[in-house]
This record gives sequence, C-alpha cells and structure tokens, in this order.
Amino acid sequence: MKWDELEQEPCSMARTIGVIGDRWTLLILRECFLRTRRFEGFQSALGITRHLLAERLKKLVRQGVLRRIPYQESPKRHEYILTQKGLDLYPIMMALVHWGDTHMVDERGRPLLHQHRKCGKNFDPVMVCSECGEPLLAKEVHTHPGPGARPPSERISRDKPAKPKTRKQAA
Amino acid sequence: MKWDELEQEPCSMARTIGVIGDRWTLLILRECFLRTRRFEGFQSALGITRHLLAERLKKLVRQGVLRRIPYQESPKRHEYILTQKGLDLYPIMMALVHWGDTHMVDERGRPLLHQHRKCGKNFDPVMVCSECGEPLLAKEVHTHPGPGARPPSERISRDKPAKPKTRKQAA
DNA sequence: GTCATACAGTTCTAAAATCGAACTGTCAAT
DNA sequence: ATTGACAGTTCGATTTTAGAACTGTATGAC
Repeated sequence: MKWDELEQEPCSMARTIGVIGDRWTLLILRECFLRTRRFEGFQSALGITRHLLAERLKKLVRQGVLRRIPYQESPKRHEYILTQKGLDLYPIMMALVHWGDTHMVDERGRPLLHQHRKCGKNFDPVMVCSECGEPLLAKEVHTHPGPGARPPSERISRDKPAKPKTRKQAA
Repeated sequence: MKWDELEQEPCSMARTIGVIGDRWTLLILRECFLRTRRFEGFQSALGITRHLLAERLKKLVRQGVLRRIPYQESPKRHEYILTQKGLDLYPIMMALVHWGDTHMVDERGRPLLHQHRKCGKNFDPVMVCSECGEPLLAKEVHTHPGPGARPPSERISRDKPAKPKTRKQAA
C-alpha cells in the first residue's frame, strides 16, 4: 500500500490518516490550533526542517485543511489559516491530548488545561453518541457496512476466528 | 527534534503522537479495534511489510497499548490484545473516522456505519465538555498552562502578533 | 518418511523520506 | 552599503521503509 492510495481506501479512517496521519503534520496542526500562522512560526516552534515544513504546508493547503492567505504585498507573504475542514479536526486534536493527559503525564501533571468558555470550567473532552448522548465505549459499538463499503470479494482478508484445529492449546 | 524525544515533550499531544503518531501504527490499531489479533492477520489485512509490522507491534507492547498473550504452546504463538490503555484510544479512532466520514467520502457514501448498542441507532461521535455536556468548539476553549507546564524561558518560541511595522499592508 | 502448508518472525538490499545546513530573493531599517 | 526578517529552495548525508527471501516449529496429507 502506497501513501497516496490511502486516500482511496474504502475506510474513512485510512483516508483521514492519508491526510493528517504523520507526525509532523499533526504537530503542525497543533500549532495551527495554538494560533501559529506563519512559516517562521511553525519552523521555530517545531524545529522541523524548512524543506519538510514547506512540503507539509503545501499538502495541507492542497487538501483544503489550510488556506494560504496573503497578509502583505512586496514581498508577498502568506499566512496559513485553518479552513472549516481544518477546524473540524479539533475533536481529533482534543482526543489526542486527552489520551496523553490520561496515560502519558509525569508526576508534574498536565502541561495544559482547557477551559470551556461556555461553562467556565476546566474540562476533559468526552466522546458521546450523537443519538442518545451517552459516552461511547468500544464494546457498545457495532460496526457494519455502509453504502460506500466494498463487497467482500474486494475486501482485504482478516483473521479467521481462532480455531487452531487439533493443536495443543495453551493454559 | 528526534522521535524518542517526543514522549518527553511538555505537551500531551506530542507524547501521544510519539506513541501512535505514524501511519502504520494507526492502521494497526484500526485492525485491533476490528478484532484482528495475530501477526498474519495484521500483515494480510494491511499489506505492511513483516519487518515493520514486527517492529510496530513490539513498540506498542513496550508502550503498554497492546499485550502479547500466548494462545498456543509449541510452537509458541502469541496474540496482540488491546490493554485498557489501548482501548482508551477509541475516541481518537472514532474522531479520525468521523472526520473522514464528513470530509473524505465519495459519492458512494460511508464505508462503515456505527450502531450504538445502548440506543440501537446509527450514530456519529460527538465530543462534548465533561462539565456541561455541550459540544466542544475550538473557539470556545481557552488553553492555559497546567502544573506540568514549563516556564516560558524553557518554552519554544511562537509567532509574534502580526505587526509588520511600516510595511505596505495587503488589501 | 516426505511434502506442502500455517504461522511468526528475522535478515538483507534497494528505494524513499528526512535531516542539516547552506543558499536565494525581496524588502525595510540603519 | 549592510544587516536582518521572512519564506522558501537546493543538496549531500543519514535514517526509514519497501520488497523479497529466508528461518524454524509444527501439522496434516500422502
């Protein structure tokens, strides 16, 4: 599987990964949400090589996640601003942050806190069901093919259910 | 910035990215949530090279995201199962899927639908505030330093507020 | 006993991506 | 005339990844 093929995969997650699923891109997007807008800002904040930064920004613009907007004439200079498509990545960012807050903090505690302007409190992001509002647990979700699914013949194979025939079973 | 340093960064998102922030790892985790457990299963489902798969699985086990459990003696064989830490990645996976469903589907529609067993309906995942239950919007969230933050002197520099002195402004 | 197959890796070389540093070009301020 | 800010581009060296073959245990078929 090549990386450009990812975006054609019949899997929304694979397609998303094709757009934002590499380390630098995710960090660039973090900076975007922290209001960094300019080339030098990204570069000095992240320490990414200028070469890669230019490439990643181009790709994000091509994908419609960022818009390149002139903020100055002569010499022409541009800022990179999140589009609505880019702003919609916010739940992904928050989910990443929250997992890190839960599982990767040291004894010092969380590096950042998030305050919800609506209610004024520091909060954690919680993922809930759009229909009943209950928090989502992996075990309570059943996945089934939608209209964009490929027929089984086109689909990649998966594990067969564990049935090792007559082999000695482990304790 | 090297990739092993990411996990020490004073940013929960960077730390999370250090663990799961590459394309193959995310796809491996997708397979885990689709109940793939074995080496051959991952390999044939993803088309990943065996070399990289072995490496990524080792890393996920080291990080405590997967557990390697024997399911058969002689020859010893193991399955890779999500730990609680791994199961907690579910909101990230759902957020990725949902963004793809929103912005990356073709005319055929969504490849997969998700049904919530609790309420029986097909749903979208929604990220809400843990305190007031309202859906989260980036504009309504204020970020501020927590106990694990570094003092400004240690912090990476960011864009200055746009103030191009006496330069000709763009229209 | 011999052969083919399943499974879970490891090893090796070639190709691709990334790093690090220097370079280009426009313009403002001194 | 020189320096610095900014937004890139270029290029050789290093690191990762791809692709394919190989290792080793064990099973079932013949």
